[in-house]
Amino acid sequence: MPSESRPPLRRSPRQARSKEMVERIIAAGHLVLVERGYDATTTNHIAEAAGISPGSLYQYFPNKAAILARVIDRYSAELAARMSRAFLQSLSAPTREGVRATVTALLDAYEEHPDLLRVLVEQTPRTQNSPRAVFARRMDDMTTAAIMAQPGGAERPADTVAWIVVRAVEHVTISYVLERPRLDRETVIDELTELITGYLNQRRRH
Amino acid sequence: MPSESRPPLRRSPRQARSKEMVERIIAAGHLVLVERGYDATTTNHIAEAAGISPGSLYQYFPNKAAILARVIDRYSAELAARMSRAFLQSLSAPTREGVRATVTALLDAYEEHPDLLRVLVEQTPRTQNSPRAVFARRMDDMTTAAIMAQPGGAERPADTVAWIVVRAVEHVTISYVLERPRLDRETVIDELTELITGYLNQRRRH
Amino acid sequence: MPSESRPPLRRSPRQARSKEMVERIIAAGHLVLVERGYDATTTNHIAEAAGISPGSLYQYFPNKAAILARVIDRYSAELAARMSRAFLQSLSAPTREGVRATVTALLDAYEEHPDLLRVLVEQTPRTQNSPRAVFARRMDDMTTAAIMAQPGGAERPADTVAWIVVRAVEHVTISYVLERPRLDRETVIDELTELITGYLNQRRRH
Amino acid sequence: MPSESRPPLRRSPRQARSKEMVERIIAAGHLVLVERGYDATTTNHIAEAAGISPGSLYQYFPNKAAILARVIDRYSAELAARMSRAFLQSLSAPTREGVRATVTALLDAYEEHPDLLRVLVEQTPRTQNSPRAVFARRMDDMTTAAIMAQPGGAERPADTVAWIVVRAVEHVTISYVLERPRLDRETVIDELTELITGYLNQRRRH
DNA sequence: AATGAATGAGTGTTCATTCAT
DNA sequence: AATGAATGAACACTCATTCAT
Repeated sequence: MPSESRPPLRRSPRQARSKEMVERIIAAGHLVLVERGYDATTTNHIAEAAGISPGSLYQYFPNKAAILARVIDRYSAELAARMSRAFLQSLSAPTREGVRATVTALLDAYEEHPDLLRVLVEQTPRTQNSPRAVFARRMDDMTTAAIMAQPGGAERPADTVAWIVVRAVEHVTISYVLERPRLDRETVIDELTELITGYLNQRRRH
Repeated sequence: MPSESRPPLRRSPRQARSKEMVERIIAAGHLVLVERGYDATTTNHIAEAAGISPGSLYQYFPNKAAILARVIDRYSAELAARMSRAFLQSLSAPTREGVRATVTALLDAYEEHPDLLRVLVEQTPRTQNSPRAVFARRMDDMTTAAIMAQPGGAERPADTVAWIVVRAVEHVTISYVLERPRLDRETVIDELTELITGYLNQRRRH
Repeated sequence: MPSESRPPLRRSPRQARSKEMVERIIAAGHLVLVERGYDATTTNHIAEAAGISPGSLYQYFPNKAAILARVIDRYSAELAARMSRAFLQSLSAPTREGVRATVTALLDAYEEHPDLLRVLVEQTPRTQNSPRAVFARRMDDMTTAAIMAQPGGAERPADTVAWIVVRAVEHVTISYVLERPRLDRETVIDELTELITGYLNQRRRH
Repeated sequence: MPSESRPPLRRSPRQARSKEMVERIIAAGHLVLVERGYDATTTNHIAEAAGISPGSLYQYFPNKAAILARVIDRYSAELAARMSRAFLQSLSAPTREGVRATVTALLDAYEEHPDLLRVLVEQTPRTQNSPRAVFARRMDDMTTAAIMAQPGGAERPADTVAWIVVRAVEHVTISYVLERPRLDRETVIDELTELITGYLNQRRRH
């Protein structure tokens, strides 16, 4: 411990410390959440995993739900960021390749943290503004944009088509990651690509 | 039913009473589950909703989990039965009409109890033998059979195709019921029919 | 079932039936008490073991404690009766042989139902009028009489001597039955006989 | 004690507080145990008697049984310590005086907490390693040693003699404390001394 | 007399949250 | 800011007893 107490140099270090603490708590929450599940996760467990006292938790979060919400939110945000990049990259590719790339990106993203995905899918209520709903809506938007960017994409109500496509792909990929069926990863990607392109082409033919 | 021994005669009303009681508890469990969610549901709440004492619950069920499991199981069983009938009826129709009828049946089934569907989807862990997983597997089987019954259906690995189709349709319909998007019911059915038939036809073309 | 309902011939059969029921309940109580211990014994267990309904228990006993009290009482009474006979028989014998015979009789009596003895000793409060205290007092009386019947027995306060002797012998024999130490039965009897006769003789010498 | 590190300094008061709390809970447990008996003692009663909340109990003890076990264990340990000292002191005295001193010490010890003694004797099962059985075995050992220390003490199997003596004296003294018979304390001590010395002398004469 | 379903107060225990230090 | 002991309402579940049948 150097010179005793340097008077308020700037708030920066304090804020940095605070941010660091929040990070630590979220990381601990992630850990415990994944190991014990939503309900079995207690604030004491989180505090212990974070190496702080239960009381300190409440300096940074108003209650237990807020901690776990942040864990989930952060995960959702990461998923969204990844998918945002993926869409951007695939936008220039022809339909089939673009679809394939996007589906692959989603599968990759989900496979990063299957355990958190499970908690997100199975143990968090999906209200209007739940992270999962928000993520889905962002996917809707990006998919709508991608459809409209394709030649002939605007013929049909792109938002409806996107809504269908997003939910179909979301659940097939999630099921693949969580159910671990006896299917090749490649096969799943192939089939999903078929499913989507078949749908999009057929629509265009109408 | 012969008349020989009184015990059966005696037990009959008793069994009826008992069955009635079990029904009442399941109904109360359903009610509370839907109103408060899985974790906030307490045995005392269920007892109160059933108009009985907490102790009586334990005459019919070994513990809280068993009560809620019965509520969920019964709901899943009903869904499965409905879908079983729907598949049977649509088997004779041409592909597009069959798909449409089945999708409609699934939507109908889900719309019967959206609140229970929400609990089932959002609050029950989806393990290997969870009701939801079991239901999905039954859908897989029925869909596989339906695909193979179509002319040219056996060309491709029907179980893989079925696995994809079931999860895609399952989630789109569930999302429609739970998210209540601004979409016509008819539109959703139309689009889903397109999605599936497009997929099936494209596959056959390969 | 013969002639329908013979009007009150006499109360005898009814009383006999009632007594039989009481017996059955006591026997069931004994069984359960010994198998599960005092606290783990429930009225439902007793009723089941007796082959009757829990409600019927209350036709014959006011509450659970009364049932178990009767089980214990009956056992104590049996012990007392055995010891009464033993004392009578040994009264004519010379001191050493009389003591030995009585000690042996007590050991025999305790070894008849070691499980009930354990419950009696370890799980029933020993109040002023508990069966165990009552039994001890009867033993006091019989021992006092035996001492006074011996030549020179009246020299000392026989009741005090009896009080000491009874408690010493009671506990050594009970400990032998319940603790099962690595000691010959014969050795225990020999030593107890020594203990008592040594005491009685020494007293007389004073 | 140097000043180098604060943790020990800090922890000291914490540990003291914790120890104090444990003491308070044990004291409360003692109180309630003695007033209500083992089974009627509830954790809530103990908490109330200790002036703390039920939850706090579990910061210091894993469950109810552990609390009461500590009450009993502590009492047994105290008894054992007292008797250990008594034996040591009486070892040098001639037999009669030694016996008398030891018997007196035991009576003193039991009379310190007659109410706890009652619970220990009447409401705790006496299994192989119950506090009471452990105490008895320690008394066996000390008595065996005392016998062998006397001239001519090794002539007979000292452990058998000790086993008999310990149980005889244990129960006579306990009965005196719990039954409160109309006997002088001095008389009981005199008679017990007679009983034991008579036995020991007679043995030696064989 | 007999039943056994129903009762409900009471149990041991947990854990999100608070607050004196 | 940080602590962690303390809180206490709430939980799932039990069982001696009652009473409508």
